[in-house]
Amino acid sequence: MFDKVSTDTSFVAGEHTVLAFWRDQQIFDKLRSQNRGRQPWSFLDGPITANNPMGVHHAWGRTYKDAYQRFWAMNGRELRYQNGFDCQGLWVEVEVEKEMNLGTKNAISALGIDQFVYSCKKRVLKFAARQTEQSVRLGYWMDWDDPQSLRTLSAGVGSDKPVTIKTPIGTSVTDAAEKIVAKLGNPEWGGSYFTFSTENNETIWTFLKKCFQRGKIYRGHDVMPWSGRGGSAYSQMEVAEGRKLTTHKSVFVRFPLRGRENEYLLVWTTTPWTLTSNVAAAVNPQLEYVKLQAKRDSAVYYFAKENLEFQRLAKEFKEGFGRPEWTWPTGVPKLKTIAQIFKEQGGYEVLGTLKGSELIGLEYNGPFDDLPAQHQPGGLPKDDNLLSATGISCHRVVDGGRDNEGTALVVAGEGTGIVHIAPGCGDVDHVLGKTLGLVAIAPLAEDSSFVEGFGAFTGKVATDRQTAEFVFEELKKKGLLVNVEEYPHIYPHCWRTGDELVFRLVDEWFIKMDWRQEIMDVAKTINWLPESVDGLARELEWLTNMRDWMISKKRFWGLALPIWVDQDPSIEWSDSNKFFVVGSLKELKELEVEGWNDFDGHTPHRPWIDGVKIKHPQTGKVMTRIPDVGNPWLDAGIVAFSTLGFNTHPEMWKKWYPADFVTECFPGQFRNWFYALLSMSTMMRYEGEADAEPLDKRPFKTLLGHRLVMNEQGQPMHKSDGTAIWFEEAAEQIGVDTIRWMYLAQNPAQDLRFGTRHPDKPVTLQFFGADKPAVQTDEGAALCLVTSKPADETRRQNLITLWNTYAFFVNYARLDDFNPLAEQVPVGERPEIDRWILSNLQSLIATARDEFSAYNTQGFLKEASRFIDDLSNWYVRRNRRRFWRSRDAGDRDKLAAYQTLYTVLVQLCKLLAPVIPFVTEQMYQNLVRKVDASAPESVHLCEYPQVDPAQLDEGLSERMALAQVVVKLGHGLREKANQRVRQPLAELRLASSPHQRAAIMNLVDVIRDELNIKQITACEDLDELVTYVYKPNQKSLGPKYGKSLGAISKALSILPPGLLDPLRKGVPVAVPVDGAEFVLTPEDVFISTVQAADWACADEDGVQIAISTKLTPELLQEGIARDFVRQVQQLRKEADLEIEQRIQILHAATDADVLAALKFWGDYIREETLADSLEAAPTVASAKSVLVGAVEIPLWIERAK
RNA sequence: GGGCGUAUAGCUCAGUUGGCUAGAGCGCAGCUCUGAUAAAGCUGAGGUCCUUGGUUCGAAUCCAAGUACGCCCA
Repeated sequence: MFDKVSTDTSFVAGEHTVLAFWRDQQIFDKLRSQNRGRQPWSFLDGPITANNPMGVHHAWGRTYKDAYQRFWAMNGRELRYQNGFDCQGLWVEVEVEKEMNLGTKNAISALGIDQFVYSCKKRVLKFAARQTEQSVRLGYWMDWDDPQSLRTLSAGVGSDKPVTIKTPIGTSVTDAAEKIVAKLGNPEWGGSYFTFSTENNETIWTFLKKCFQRGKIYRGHDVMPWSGRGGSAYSQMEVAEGRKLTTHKSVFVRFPLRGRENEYLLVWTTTPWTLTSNVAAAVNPQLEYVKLQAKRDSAVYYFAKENLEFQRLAKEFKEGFGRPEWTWPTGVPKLKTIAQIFKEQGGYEVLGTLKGSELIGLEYNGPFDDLPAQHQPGGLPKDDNLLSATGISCHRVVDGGRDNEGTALVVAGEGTGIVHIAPGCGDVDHVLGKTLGLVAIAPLAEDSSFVEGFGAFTGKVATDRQTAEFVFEELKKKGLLVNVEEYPHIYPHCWRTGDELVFRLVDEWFIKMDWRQEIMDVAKTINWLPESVDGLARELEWLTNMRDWMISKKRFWGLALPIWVDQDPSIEWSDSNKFFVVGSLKELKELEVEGWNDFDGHTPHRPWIDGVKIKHPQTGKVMTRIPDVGNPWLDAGIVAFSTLGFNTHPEMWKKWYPADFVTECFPGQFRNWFYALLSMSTMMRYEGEADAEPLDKRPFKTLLGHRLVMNEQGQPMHKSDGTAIWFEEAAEQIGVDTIRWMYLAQNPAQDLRFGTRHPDKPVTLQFFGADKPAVQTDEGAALCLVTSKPADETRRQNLITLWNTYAFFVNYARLDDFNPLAEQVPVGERPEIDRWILSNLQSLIATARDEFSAYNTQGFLKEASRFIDDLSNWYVRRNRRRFWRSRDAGDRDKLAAYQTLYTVLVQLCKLLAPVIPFVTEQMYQNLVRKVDASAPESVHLCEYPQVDPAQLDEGLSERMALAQVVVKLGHGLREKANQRVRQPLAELRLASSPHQRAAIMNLVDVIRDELNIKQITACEDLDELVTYVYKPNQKSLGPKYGKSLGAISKALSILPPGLLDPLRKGVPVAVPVDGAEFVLTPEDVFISTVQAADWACADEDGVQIAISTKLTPELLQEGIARDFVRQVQQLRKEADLEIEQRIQILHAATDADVLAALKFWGDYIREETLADSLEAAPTVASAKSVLVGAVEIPLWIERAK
């Protein structure tokens, strides 16, 4: 028999019980063996960065992953269940730097790259273990490594001492930790993949080799945002994170025009240090320029006319810089106009205007032409293609041109309309310089200091304030300084050190992306979800606009780029004969001439691989590996090959490629993971002339993106201000099932408002598997109160309602010894309401299957919520009496009710198992396993329900909906007539179409009961009780009569009564309007009732009802009896009696009407309240004064002996 | 600066190919119901469907311009 179910719903404790059950009974393993060898469903996991513990925001994507995997597993598919950890890259380096207190790149070199890399590996393994535990708590079923083994490995990295771990598949492995780590996630062991594995790195080599063979790898220069302290270039993403409002000294400077006495270009910049490397000056040919003479020294200046009086930063001065905290800095004066500057210097005179195009070609002298770097042929570093030019020889006015969207680069506004161009110091400058064949002069070393060739500047750091002052002094000496001012602006800073970034020319390695069309063709074969986001369009937009893929980074921890170069510095790196890409470790060993022995036994990482030298297979020259590491998106993008065994297990790869499904949080991923997957797959599958079809190159078939998790106010959650919610805090306070429901019901195209963390309210939590409650996370962060209205609502509306329905069923089934295995009452013989809920169940099953298959859990859960509500608040509510009836073995109606509710609950468990795996497991264990030992051991081992078409009856839903309309109208009428529901009323009359009438009369018991009305009468019409109003149906009349619609509407309201009555019988009526006649058919009008006489009436959906409001003495007496019963029940509830406990009722009523009612309805009262007696007695202290009818009486109960 | 998206009740959001008195949940007020419920039902208050113009018999919906916010790119 079922266990008793408490209605005290603490789901979190239940989740722990279920986790222990799954673990102890190895349910997940049983699921895997059950489906082994069946049709595969391939999921490819986007790796989570194993660098920190999971926050609550990570759980959204992981809930999708788990829910869809569980769904397909219940459909008998074989799955891989491989989680992925992203392990390499700057993210990890940054955390390790913090941990080890290493501020700069030099500090790392001093420590030793090997020690640093060990630390990175340790950290990754440590947090992989942590995230594994957190994921298990979420109910995320994956082929997890034992967290303890991962910790053992973490501790063992860096030592040769062998360690022993247990692999997920159950074998035991003993070796040096590093050697085990290198092989984690391989098919023989199982477990999560780690992007630092040798297999993953080597498969990227395979990819890069293919790129190399197609001539797509090159070494190039680019100007990148650079941090001097970090010694590294930053991506656009990283730059965006570090934008800050700051104040710089900006400068107006003049460039003397060659061959024009005392005439100058007026130039402005906020980065004075870049003037050292000026090469050209750009104008907009269409723009109008002014020729102006300063009175002080009669100098003539050229600059954009509009800028003369332009109020620079006027808007920012008033409104700030676009964020609340970015207000105009105090103490910084409002900026002057250029006119004002000249006025203050003695005044000016405008000599004339000219077009920018007239300036183009003019040559000038640069401000720092005395520096050796300006004289260097080919620029600095030397460009062998431009050896005939120097910085100085390039000094001329050029056309700034337009960007690829057609916007002019040089515009009037903040500056002077003449832009100083330093191709070695600016991104746009660099592109322009390339186009125009200008040399670049790159002044900065890795630490942002000036290199040799810059005279007194050499050694100075570009971002030092003194350097700017030095520039001003030098300019002043040369008579080129016009004005210096404080200039506030948003400037990129290093998000790690807070350093100001500079733009620095770096040499990096790139993949030429001129094969983007191939990738676009592949992107088009993919199903991008959710549709509303139009992921394909976003991806294509990126693919269209992206630049070549920069794959190198001058750091330590990451993919060792397999690029070997000749050591001869005279060699042009862009010549692909002069560098070589190695495609595998095997190839490396074959080409190796030096260093293999030191490398052997290590993973292909820095520093160990750095010493391996090779001989170029053609030239025979000795080559050294470049020290750069790879872009981490290579690591994540290769997983469709590396983790599926492309190089090692071809059969396995064929079985699982392409993945059926991937899902990831999408901001950013269109140019990160999605991009990397698509492009790498396109390259890997490239087959030359007879290239594969785009369809065969796709790495996955369907992609589901989702947005971000926000706090309750819709704002981002930050670790720094204590608003970011730790996973544990949410899991143990809100409950994982609730969280999962919330995530799966959310529209993935919209940010999810999760909840609020209260950093000032600490809590103590019991973690799963821990022996005692915790006050902080493993990392020592405080645990704080988390509240969430959306979660509370989700729990209340869905989980609690479901649970209480379940509790109701179980607790009555126990009293009645209901046996679910007994013979079933044929569904056809069950009452209409039973067939109704069973039919709705079939619809829900169909919806669940359709929506899960379409990767739209939101659509399923919307219907599931509605179903649970129908089940609880309509089916159970309307059928309670069938469960209460006293035991009678021959009561087939009662049996039908039990069987119906049982079926619904069990099926619902299975339907919802992928969504809320814990609650459904608890229910299933009690409902099914308790009574049927032969049933599958877990709800997750069951087959997903199939629709039984025989039970599907859509007509039933419509009929029930009609009954619900009648009930709703009835409740409304009672309210209007001021009659409480306990007061019985004599009659309800209803009129509607014969078809509807019949449907409603089928459910007459339900209606009578719910509305407490003695008699329900169906009538042809209610003409004697009401009058009718006719309103136009614009949707049907509009197309027919168009412009006359207004007149017809007006006419309808003033027609003589009765004229339109035939419409109610389905007969068309001709209506005269403005001399013309229009024929109206029944669907052209809406008919409603307005007036009632002695009855209350209402209508909706073509159903009219009227209820009699007249009360007879008999009805009043019955009302009193019902009140009395209700009050006794309330006392039972207050006394917390078991539902089967019998009682004695005592009262001290004196009112004659009450006494008469108690006498007449005595049997009924005792039966309803399980009372052995109903007696009058002198009142006692414990009696409660209750309202019965219109009078108060003292009432109390006692337990029956 | 360019591109994309969004704007509907106090809050969070639905609103199908343009058509009925613009809806739901939460919140608020009143009433009702309650031998599973932490529920539920009914009624009510609360709307410039961002603004302006256009197309149309008819616009929350389509078009144009503008405003605000968000994202992406520069």
